[in-house]
Parts: sequence; C-alpha cells; structure tokens
Amino acid sequence: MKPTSLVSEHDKFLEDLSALPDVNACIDAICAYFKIEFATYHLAFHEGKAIDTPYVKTNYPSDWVRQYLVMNYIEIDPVAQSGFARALPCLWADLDWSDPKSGTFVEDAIKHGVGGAGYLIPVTDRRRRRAIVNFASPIDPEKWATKIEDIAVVLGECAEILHRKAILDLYGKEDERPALSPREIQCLSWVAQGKDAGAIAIILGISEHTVRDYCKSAKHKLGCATLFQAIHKATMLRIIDSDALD
Amino acid sequence: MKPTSLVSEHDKFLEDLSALPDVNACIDAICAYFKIEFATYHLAFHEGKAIDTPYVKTNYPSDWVRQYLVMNYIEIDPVAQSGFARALPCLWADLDWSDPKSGTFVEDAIKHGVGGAGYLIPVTDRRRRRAIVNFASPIDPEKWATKIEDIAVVLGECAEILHRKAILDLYGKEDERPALSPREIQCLSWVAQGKDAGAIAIILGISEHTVRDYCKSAKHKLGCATLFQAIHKATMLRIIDSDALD
DNA sequence: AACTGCCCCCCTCAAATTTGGGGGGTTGGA
DNA sequence: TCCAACCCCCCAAATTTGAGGGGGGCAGTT
Repeated sequence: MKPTSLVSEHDKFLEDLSALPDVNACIDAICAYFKIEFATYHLAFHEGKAIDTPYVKTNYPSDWVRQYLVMNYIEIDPVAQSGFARALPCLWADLDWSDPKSGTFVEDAIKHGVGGAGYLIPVTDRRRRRAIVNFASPIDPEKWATKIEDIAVVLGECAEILHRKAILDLYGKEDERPALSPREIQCLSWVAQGKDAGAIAIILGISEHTVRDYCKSAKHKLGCATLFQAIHKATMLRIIDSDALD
Repeated sequence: MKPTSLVSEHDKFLEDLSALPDVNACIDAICAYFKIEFATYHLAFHEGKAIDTPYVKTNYPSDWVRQYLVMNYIEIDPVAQSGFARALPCLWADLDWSDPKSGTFVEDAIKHGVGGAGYLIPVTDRRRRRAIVNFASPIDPEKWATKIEDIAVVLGECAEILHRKAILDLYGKEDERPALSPREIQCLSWVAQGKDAGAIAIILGISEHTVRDYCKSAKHKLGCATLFQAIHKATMLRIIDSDALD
C-alpha cells in the first residue's frame, strides 16, 4: 500500500473540494465522487454559548436526524461515543456494539432506512477541538470494507478539509482560540481538579516551580488576570477536561 | 382576571398530565387538550458532557427539526435567543423580529409549513437551569392572542410540569445539582471574571470578608477542595456565567 | 548557518492573597 | 422554632503572584 500514491490519484478532487464554499457543498461533493450514500460532520462543541448547540452538517434524511435529536441517541450511539473518545479512524463494524442499548438504536436506524456499513474518522486539531466525520452506505459490510481500504487516506484528507471549512464557517478567517501547550493544559486541568502545585508536581514528575510556570504562561496565553479566570475560560472553551489529565 | 379560578378549571387535566410517563406524552396531551398544533420543550444545556447535546422534545415535523439543526437556526431564532434571556412569557408577535436574519429564518419556517403564531414560556429553576417551552399554531395571530390570554396561566403550569419531567428523565429521582445562593453565584461569577475579593466587595457593596465567606461556602456546597475546582465545576454545571454577574 | 519562536524545565524573593478555623449578628420563610 | 440566606470580623499558616534569572532542544525561516 502506498498512501501517497493513493492521495495523488485524487489530488485534483481534493483541490476542488477545498475550493467549495461551505461544509454542505463538500459533503455533497464527497458523496457524489466516491458514490457514498451519507456523510456527516459533527463538531463536539460550540464554545462560549449559553445554549448547547452541536454543529452538525449531514445529508441524512430528515426523519432520522429528527429522531436522533429527539431521542438523544448521541448518548447511546457507539459511533459518536467512541468517535469522540478515540484517535484513529475505524469501520463501524469494528466498534463495540455489545451494549443492549445499541441494539434498540440500530433497530431504529434500520427502521429509518439508514442501517448499513460506515466509516468513522475522528478529528482533533491542535486547539483541542474534536469532531467526527462519518461516511455510511446501506451496502454489505464486506464490500464496504474493501471499498474503504482503497480510499481511507483520501477520506482522511476529506475529513480535515471538512473540519477546516466548519471552523472557518464558525469563527471566520482568524481563529482566536488560544493554543496552549500540552503541559499547560495538563497543569490547568489538574488545578481544575482541585490539586495544588505540590501535588501536581509529583503527579507529573516535574518541579513545583515548573508547574507554577505553566499555569502562569497558560494564564497569559488565555489573556486572563487571575488563574481563576483562566480556569473559567479554559473550561468554557473546553480546553481542559478530565481526560486531558494524562 | 382570576388566574386561580382559571387554573382550578383545568385542575383535573394538570393532575393527569403529571401522571404521564414522559415529556413526549405530555407534549402530545397538552396539544390535544388545548387544540394547539405544536409544542416544544428545550433545555438550554446538558451539563458535564464532553459533547454538546441540547435536550429537545417536540412534535414539530421532521423536515423542520432537521433544517433547524443543520442550519443552526438557534443562533438567529428570536424565540430561542430572547427566550433564554428573558424571564416572562410572551407572544411571539411581541418579540423583536427586526433583524434581517430573522426574515430569512421566518421565510424558511413558512416554507416548511410551520409559520404562524406562538407563545413562549421561559423556565428557570432554583438550580439555575434554563429551558424554554413553546406553543405554536398556524392560525391568525389575533385569534391566537385571545386564545392564549385565557389559558396563559395553565400553560405556565404545563411548562413547569414539562420541566420537572425532563429533569426527572435526565437525572432520575434525586437531582444532585447543588443549589447555591444568589450571592454565592454572584461572587463566584466575579471571581471567574478575574476580579479579586477586594474589587468584588466594592462592586457588590459588601465587605471583603463576606465575599470570601461566600466563596468559601460555595466551594463547600460544590464539594470542592479548592476554589479553582469550584470555579471549574460551577462553570461546567453552567451555574456561573457572565449574565449571573448582577 | 544563524535566528526566532516555542516547548520544556528549573530557580529566587518579597509581597500579596487565599485558606481553614473560629466568632458574631439579623431577617424572612416553612 | 429552625433553617438558610445574608452580613461582618479575626488570625496564623499556607499558597500564589509577579518579576526576574537560568538552561537545553526542536522546527521553521531567512
């Protein structure tokens, strides 16, 4: 397998894709090009708002989108649940569907005509934003697997492009979200868990001074007057959370 | 007008409503009883999750629900925007529809067959959770206004019941969300804005000691080891935010 | 090859602030 | 009556803050 050659085979397409105006257009283009039924882009959060609104772009049929929302299926959908937790793409078939709740979810999906095979691509950018991109078709999982194998790398590129388009759509040209270093995020996260500098130093195996220094620089990067404000802001921006601890 | 007599007129209905198993059943029952086309319950946030998921229960048609989600209409829908900001119920007609964005939103709503008159009821509970309940019908706004006038109080009760059902659905019997006092929330919010105790004392017109005491008790109520952790937790639970400042 | 920026890591010191523990009190609602 | 919210105070110990000072390494640019 030569990923690079596979990509270059579709270079022209990716270029065209990047030129499209919005996420919806990209979704349609990808589906048409690869002859895939459904594609969805789903950004985990939409920071700083008082009202939770997922940023979702999809070409799934209305009935299913409505049902998914109203039934709060995101809570039990293994694709979404593990998609936002894992780092590497995978076939839906390779996920864990053993939970009985997944069963009712799948039944309902089939009832809505959207059962079948799928491919999940998690996206994480340098600013700790998380999204998932899903491709799905109502075809035989075996055939789907071989089809995907050939284009997995290109689909990965497509996912990146979708994400960039979404961020552009949401925040415009300049993306002001501060990029903290991994250590800064770790220290801030531990502080938010109620640990003091001494404890964090032991946990991370570094000096207490260094822990303080990371908190300081994180505070400055976030443009905050106090560390309290930095914790608040970083929490709202979802830069720190319990799984950033280690 | 005698609100109490109006309520008692529908006492039996409200009792039956409380006995229903879930939010969806309540929505259907309310619509049937009052001959209203559409009803929606929308909880602003769904705390502590890494993925933003609105808690929405509605009997709106699928096409419209999908469109609303995919177009991110929540951002421009005056009903949702002012609903989560205001405290008192009002007719949709009395909202501010002057923004040109509202125009395209309304057009699209009409295209989806859901234009018409509506009544918005904001819900805020003691634990600072916010929700909106909306009732809508494709009838003449004048007629709608007189119809609502008669049942406004009962609809308010219905909204309360819907909210209780939703909270029960989400968190089960015991609702562990800590209830901070208004002063505690204020102090915590100001701390999260980067103010120190001295500045907050001046802002709120109380002693510096008192500010500290509020932070202390808030920290204890939230079950946190440090104030940093309290700020983090309160931010995640959406107990503190910029409009809790005054 | 030099430079710049960032990440990573460590340290000092004095001043300011927070913490945890106590002690008061009033008021209004269940 | 009790409880919670609201308000005020003290103190010693611990901690954080702000301002400096170091160091090495890696990646991209000029």
